[in-house]
Amino acid sequence: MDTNRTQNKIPVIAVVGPTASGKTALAVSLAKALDGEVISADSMQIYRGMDIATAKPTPEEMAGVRHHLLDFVDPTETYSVKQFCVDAGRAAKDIASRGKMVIVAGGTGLYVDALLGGLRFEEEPDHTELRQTLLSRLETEGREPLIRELLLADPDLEGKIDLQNDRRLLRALEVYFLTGEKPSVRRSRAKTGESDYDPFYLGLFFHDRQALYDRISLRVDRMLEAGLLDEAITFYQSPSSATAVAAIGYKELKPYLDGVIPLAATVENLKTATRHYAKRQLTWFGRNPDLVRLYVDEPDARSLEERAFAKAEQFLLQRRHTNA
RNA sequence: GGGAGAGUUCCCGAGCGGCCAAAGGGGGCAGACUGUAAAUCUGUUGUCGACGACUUCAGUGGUUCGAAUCCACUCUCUCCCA
Repeated sequence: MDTNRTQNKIPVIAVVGPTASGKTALAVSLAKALDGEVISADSMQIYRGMDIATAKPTPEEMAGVRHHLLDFVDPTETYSVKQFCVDAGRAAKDIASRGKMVIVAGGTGLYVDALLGGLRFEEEPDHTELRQTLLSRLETEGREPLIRELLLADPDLEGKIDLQNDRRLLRALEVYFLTGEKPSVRRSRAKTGESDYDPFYLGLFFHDRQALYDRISLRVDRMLEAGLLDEAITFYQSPSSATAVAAIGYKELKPYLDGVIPLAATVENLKTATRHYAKRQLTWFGRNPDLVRLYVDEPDARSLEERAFAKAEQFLLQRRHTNA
């Protein structure tokens, strides 16, 4: 048993899964039972004012459990994985230092995995200006010249990134121009595999996809009842960052607010967009070999929390021993 | 009652004699994912004992070597005149 390996690491229970699967409630239950605090790993719940659309946990839902990384960024500001790792790392160490259990809960797979799976982000110059330049180059020159340029500078990148994906293409060029280093080299250096955490991944899944989709539909209806339209109107009254505008919930409603499409149709679009998102999350979390699946729609008399504990039992026992 | 037009694969929508199981989009399904990740991208989507076969383009019957595409009639829908 490699106790040495886990000894210095902070044990973390990660509650992941698609949107509307019940991560928030489960994380709170676990936190209460284990004397823990929750770190939200959600790229949108970080934003202030974006409450209904992001299904940000309410004070009632948090039930006295302390949550971190919620509601602390202004929608005019951009955010990134790198920033998340810094912020979440700080919170985790703070929680652990006070002898509490760290519970990471969220649907942003990249954030969770970057933090717990150990991706190291090195310092690099600001990219905003260069990104603009590259973006306009893409528009005027098209993708091909940029691909050629990138592969000329870094032939090893071929096959490593999706060159059809403009985001990835531009990012790679950005890294190259910003640091003067081959993106492929940087990438391999970032993937250390080493992290400060000893995670137990608990993934919420569904036997029946439709059950998830029904929950999504219901949740969207509730959001509308709770005043999503007003929140969207407010959102569009002031400028917001490139990351904040990506949130599902406002942009789908925009055509209705602009009077272009009837409400019912935009609501359907919103539900569809949410389903697509949920599917991507399922794909992302599903490939994690260390993840333990917890089926929300499992026919089981025990509550979700009870089953979660059963799954986490060994991990929790182990943790108790290492702490003793 | 008269006139004009339309019915295409889950949906929208191209096709208008062979290169059509049928463009494109949507949806579904699957996948990718290293500083925008609730974003972005990829594959797949009639059936089958599948490099071939079989059944599709409202229905029926024709024309033709050959039809989703042409003709006739039938049904349904839209619009215009009554």
